[in-house]
Amino acid sequence: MGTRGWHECHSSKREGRGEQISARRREEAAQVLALFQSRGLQEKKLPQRFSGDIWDHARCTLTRANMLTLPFEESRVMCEPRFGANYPRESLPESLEQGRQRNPERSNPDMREVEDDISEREEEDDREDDQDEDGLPKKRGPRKKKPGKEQNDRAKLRRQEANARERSRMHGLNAALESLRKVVPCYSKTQKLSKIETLRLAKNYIWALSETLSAGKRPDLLAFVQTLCKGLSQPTTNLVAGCLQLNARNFLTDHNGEVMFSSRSTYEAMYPYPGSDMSSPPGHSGGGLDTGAKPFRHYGYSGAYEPYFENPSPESGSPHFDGQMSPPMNFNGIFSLKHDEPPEYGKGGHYGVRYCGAPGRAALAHNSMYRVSPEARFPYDLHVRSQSFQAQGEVNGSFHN
DNA sequence: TAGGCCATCTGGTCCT
DNA sequence: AGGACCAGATGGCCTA
Repeated sequence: MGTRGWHECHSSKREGRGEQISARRREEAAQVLALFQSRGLQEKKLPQRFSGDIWDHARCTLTRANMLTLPFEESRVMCEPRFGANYPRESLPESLEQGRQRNPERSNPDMREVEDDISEREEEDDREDDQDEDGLPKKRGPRKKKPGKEQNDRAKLRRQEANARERSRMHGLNAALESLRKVVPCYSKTQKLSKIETLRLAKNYIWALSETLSAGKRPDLLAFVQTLCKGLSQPTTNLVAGCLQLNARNFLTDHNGEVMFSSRSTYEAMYPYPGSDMSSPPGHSGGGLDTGAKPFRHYGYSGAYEPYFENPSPESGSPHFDGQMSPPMNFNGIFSLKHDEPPEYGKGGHYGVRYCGAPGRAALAHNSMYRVSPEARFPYDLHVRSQSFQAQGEVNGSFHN
């Protein structure tokens, strides 16, 4: 780890010997501070790995001086982020020792040299600081014991446990992401969407479904897919288009990666948003996931039109829900996540764009109500259910399958 | 070979 | 004190 040596070198402990710093050393620290400032260098810009006598000298001296012994006002400059105050103030030899244990073959010879130098001076200071100006032994508080082998082993063990927990946590996160991959309209076991693309596509999907629900009309399929692909990378756009058996040439991608269509967005035409960009999912001004996205509109469930789609992925065949996760629903303008619905919830419901040639297409052909305009020449049908939902629960159900 | 993506390790911070 | 969460660093793998 690149910054480790730097961090370790700059972690010093307030307790123990650090309290007694000689005036000479404090003065030395002030000189180094001045040196930094005279060079117009800020601690933030200090190189993580540096060599050279100036830096080594400064670094060692600052460490030895223990910034906390300075009045706060003076030491503030050193206590900015990543430079002292926010770091655990372990004594230098301890941290160095731990660092060596973690990384026995530290490659940076400069750092090793400096550390050795520091150690030598540390010993020297121990001797020097044993006596005060009158040569009398100084009174000291209880000296912090160096960690023994047992403590080091314990620290190691705890670190390993923390690593295992972190691994497990990340695995859980990845599992959740995998679940998400399976419910967005493009799922392939062979060509997985990247994490970021999965999140983007999911966001677009939610947005598109919300728009469909709020509009209470049949969605324009092309615009629906366009919305899905907003902000996605070109490869992912191609992948989604491929999953939907679309020809990616139907899309024009501008230099920002935004998916454009050659004519006015029919989606926009269908769902005019007064004062807002209907065709853009929130957070696409910059082409990525943005945290400052405009909030979802409050939609009222119209009840007049309830499209429900079937999983479009040719590979998956049918929507793959693991029964734990559910797409967000929009009831009376409130988005909610339902996690505990039974797997058979909404049995028989379909959502998604039915892939032509996929099993079951013929079965649904009879109730195919929506066909893409010939100009799009999409080889699939978008199926909508003929009957209206009777209750919100039914709406929910259709999305849960 | 550069760049993207990912897993893992690690230390810091916050919370219980 | 310990766990969860987070972000930086690093190295491996893959692909254009």
